[in-house]
Amino acid sequence: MNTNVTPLRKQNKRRENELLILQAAEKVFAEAGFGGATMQLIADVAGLPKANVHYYFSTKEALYRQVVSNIFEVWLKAAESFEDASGPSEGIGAYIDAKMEISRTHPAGSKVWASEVMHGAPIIQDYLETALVEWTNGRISVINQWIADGLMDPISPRHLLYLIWSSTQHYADFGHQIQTLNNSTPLSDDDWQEAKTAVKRIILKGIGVTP
Amino acid sequence: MNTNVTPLRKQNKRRENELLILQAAEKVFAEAGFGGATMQLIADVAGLPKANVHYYFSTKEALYRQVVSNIFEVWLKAAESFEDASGPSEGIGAYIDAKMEISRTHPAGSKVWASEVMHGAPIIQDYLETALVEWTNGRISVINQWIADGLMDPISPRHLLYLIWSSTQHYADFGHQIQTLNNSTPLSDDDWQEAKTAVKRIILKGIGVTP
DNA sequence: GACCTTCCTGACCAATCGGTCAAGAAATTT
DNA sequence: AAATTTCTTGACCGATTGGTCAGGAAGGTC
Repeated sequence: MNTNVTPLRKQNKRRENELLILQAAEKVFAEAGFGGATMQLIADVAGLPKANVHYYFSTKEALYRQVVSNIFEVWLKAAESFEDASGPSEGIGAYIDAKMEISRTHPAGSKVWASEVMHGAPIIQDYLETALVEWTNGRISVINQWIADGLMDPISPRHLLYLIWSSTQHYADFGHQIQTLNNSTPLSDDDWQEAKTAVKRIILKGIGVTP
Repeated sequence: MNTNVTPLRKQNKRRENELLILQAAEKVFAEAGFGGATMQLIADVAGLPKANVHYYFSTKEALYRQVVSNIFEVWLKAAESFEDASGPSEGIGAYIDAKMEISRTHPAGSKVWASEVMHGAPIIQDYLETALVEWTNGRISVINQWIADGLMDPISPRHLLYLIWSSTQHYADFGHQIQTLNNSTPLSDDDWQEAKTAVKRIILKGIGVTP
């Protein structure tokens, strides 16, 4: 279903179709996992013949890799809230907010990432070992400085990060379970607000930070 | 690899082989997901011909269902720590301990469960709607009573439970990522102790409970 | 030892998978 | 408008999949 409102011609055709396929692929990979996803289904969701998908992405793995790579970008960008913060209340609070927002607006991406890591990260192990390790160590330094400055309790920064990641991503990865426990109804705006507030309140108070 | 130390004959042969297959299946499903797992691989891991696996479990889905069902049992059993507690410090503390222990000793099961829920729980939706809803509502009542008794802060019990689930299961589901961030080394006993302590400390303090 | 039930397994099958390819349609360049 | 490049697609392929089945082995009962 291509919306030919502005038929950006020529060069942009490639980008247009690649985007179409990537969006379809993210959705299908999230719903079925790498093994369960089929190129045929991705093509159907994208509204293209399968052979056309293969024209843009030679293999299933190449397509998958691009999807995971894009997710990782979004993931890292959300972390910038951490950087410009004056202290843990602002920094960690904003980070939790940002990650909750991603879980709400980008649940498929979160699921693909979770699925990939859960299965041993066979495709993107290099991302983990380089970019993620680097980012994590940087954040640990910041938190340790906050602790040294007496701005928060002496919590293990590493496990604090895991707690933030897990609690926020849970609302995306286990969204189906949460919805089932919510009378099989999607979370409302108020529900999301309550979730955000609860997570932030518990974690911030839990590490000895007063807002 | 059948250890024929005590060749329990006849009737127990069925149980023996079913257990062998279920263990292999849990491992393979955890590593590859439902779609990625193959009956051939499960059979190989179990050390049996594929046709023999099909003798005990007629379809892949039936086998998978049994695996998830077993996990759910373990999962519910860990929750008994909640019941006999006198207050949130003991109850929630013990529950976190129990769930962390499961993440450590039963990571494959946790992954299968996570994978199933993440993909929309196509096989075990009925479990979610009945047993899980029931269990959750019961726990929410207990927590609300604790709040009414002034034993903890007025936190949304629902989101507190999600926080406990996510933070503890994270150590199983994202174990590979955690290991990569731990110099690609499995967590030591001390690491696990530190994780347990950190999670418990942050959550208990975060909800206004003093140990 | 004849009979019956349970268990075991190699060989096989239809369906589906990821991926290929040739032939042509569209779009750009010359 | 010819030539060239890029895009599109139905038909097809070998490999693998979940699942079947017939025929035999093993164990228990009478």
